Amino acid sequence: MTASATHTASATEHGTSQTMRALLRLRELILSGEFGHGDRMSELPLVERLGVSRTPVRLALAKLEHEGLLRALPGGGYVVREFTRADIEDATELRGVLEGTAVRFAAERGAARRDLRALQAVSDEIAELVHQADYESFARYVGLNGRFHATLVKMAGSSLLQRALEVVAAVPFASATAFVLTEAELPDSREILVIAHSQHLALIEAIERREGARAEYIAREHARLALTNLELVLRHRGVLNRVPGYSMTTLDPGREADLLRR
Amino acid sequence: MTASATHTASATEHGTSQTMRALLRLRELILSGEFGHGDRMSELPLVERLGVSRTPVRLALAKLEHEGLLRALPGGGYVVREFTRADIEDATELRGVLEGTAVRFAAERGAARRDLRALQAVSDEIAELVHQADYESFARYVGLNGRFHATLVKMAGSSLLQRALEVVAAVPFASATAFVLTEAELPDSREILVIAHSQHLALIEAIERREGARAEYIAREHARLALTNLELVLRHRGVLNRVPGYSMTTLDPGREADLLRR
DNA sequence: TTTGGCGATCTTGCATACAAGTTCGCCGCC
DNA sequence: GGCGGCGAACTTGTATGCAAGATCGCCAAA
Repeated sequence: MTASATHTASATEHGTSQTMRALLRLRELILSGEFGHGDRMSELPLVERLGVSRTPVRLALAKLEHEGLLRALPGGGYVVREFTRADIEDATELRGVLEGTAVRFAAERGAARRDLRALQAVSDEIAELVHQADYESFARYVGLNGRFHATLVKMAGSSLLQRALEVVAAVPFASATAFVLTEAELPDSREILVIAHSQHLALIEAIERREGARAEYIAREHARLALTNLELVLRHRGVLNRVPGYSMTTLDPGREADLLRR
Repeated sequence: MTASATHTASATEHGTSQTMRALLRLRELILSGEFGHGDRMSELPLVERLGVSRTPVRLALAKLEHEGLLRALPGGGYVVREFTRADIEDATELRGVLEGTAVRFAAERGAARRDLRALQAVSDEIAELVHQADYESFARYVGLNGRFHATLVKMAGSSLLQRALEVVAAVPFASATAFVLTEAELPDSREILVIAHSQHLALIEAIERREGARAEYIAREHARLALTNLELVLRHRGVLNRVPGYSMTTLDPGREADLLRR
């Protein structure tokens, strides 16, 4: 394999480009905890590991820096970024602000009947789940919740807003469904789903009635639910390290100080 | 120059990397109107034009796509992005939302005395300018206004918020000082500066008193001033095409419809 | 023992050769 | 005359060679 063989010799041709493969694999490696924050991402070891040449590796690294998972060193090269608890809290608050703007736009500009029906349909499905507490239900909830939020952003009709939200969502633990699957094993977790669902219902109503300000502030509060989740998970050590991206954070369940900080 | 000479032969070594030079030059070319929206940015012609090889050109193009000035084609390659009036209005509104969040953070979390003094100092300098209407004053205003806003964002203390604002500010005509220099030649332009200055003063006061909500909404309204500017400039054709990034927009002063749209 | 300088090695930046995919135009056929 | 297919030119994706720069450790001198 060390010969000048072109990429036609690659084993499991996945259909995508080398750069895309490198990007997906690298993101997976980073989020799975294969690298810790501060670790240098040297190109040659990655070439060996990923089985592609330096060019796509370099392009993938550059993209991951844009995404915010890597940080560029002054003298060249990249390291895995570190996320403090303050970063996560800021990102969550910011997500609330942006999602709030999305639903305000949707309310002020008027929602398409079709979109509202889609929201209602997802919401109805969620309604049946929140009264169950098995793992399967939590897993389904993650998917439905994702669809709900994606629909909301789409309804805002602003590609720039969507981009801004993607920037914010890159922060580990700041996404809307970051903890849901982890919570499945914790007590009181079902109640959070009940609250979230009630906020979803209120959001739909506010958008229907074109109550922009109300929609905006419900969405903000809705995002803050993730902070409650964070605290809940932090109180029950042992589950935290299974959340993707944990290795990039400085959240240390061993240090009580972390719970009191800020 | 066609020989295998390395980049040591480059004429005016500017101290920066080839990639950085390509990035700066490309952004300048795009914003100056050298390329129109939809124009394909092929690598080889750019190699010729910029005097660097494909590798830094490619990296610069990727960065410009991330910035939002270019759009990636499905089959590879990039084209200059198009910005509609709706894009500009959304970006401006979004800038208001994000700057509003910045000043809310600054107010809620408490501002450092030093930062408040800096704001006051810049504000005092601006106060003297707004009563003059010469070009020199407008030019100085642009710099001072930039410092004022940069300080506000810094005071929020969130690097993610800063990143999100950079994404939004990449949209041509959406930045805080996009039109100021152009306005200098227009009537009524001085009044806008007076209004902007009064909003600056109110912002400082709100942050000092830790009135987060008030600060947030002043900042939103402050951003909307740019929309007034946009309409003012659109009403006076002939100055519009001197604003950087004009060629990327579909703002056509010839079509009255543009003034009435949305 | 500590510190400063020097050298080797590792790492990235850049250029370029080559290959694959895409697009466009032309020619032949219907 | 129109349409379809084929081929050539162009464009991007990928790999790799080379050189400059950074980093780190080691050795010598104070």
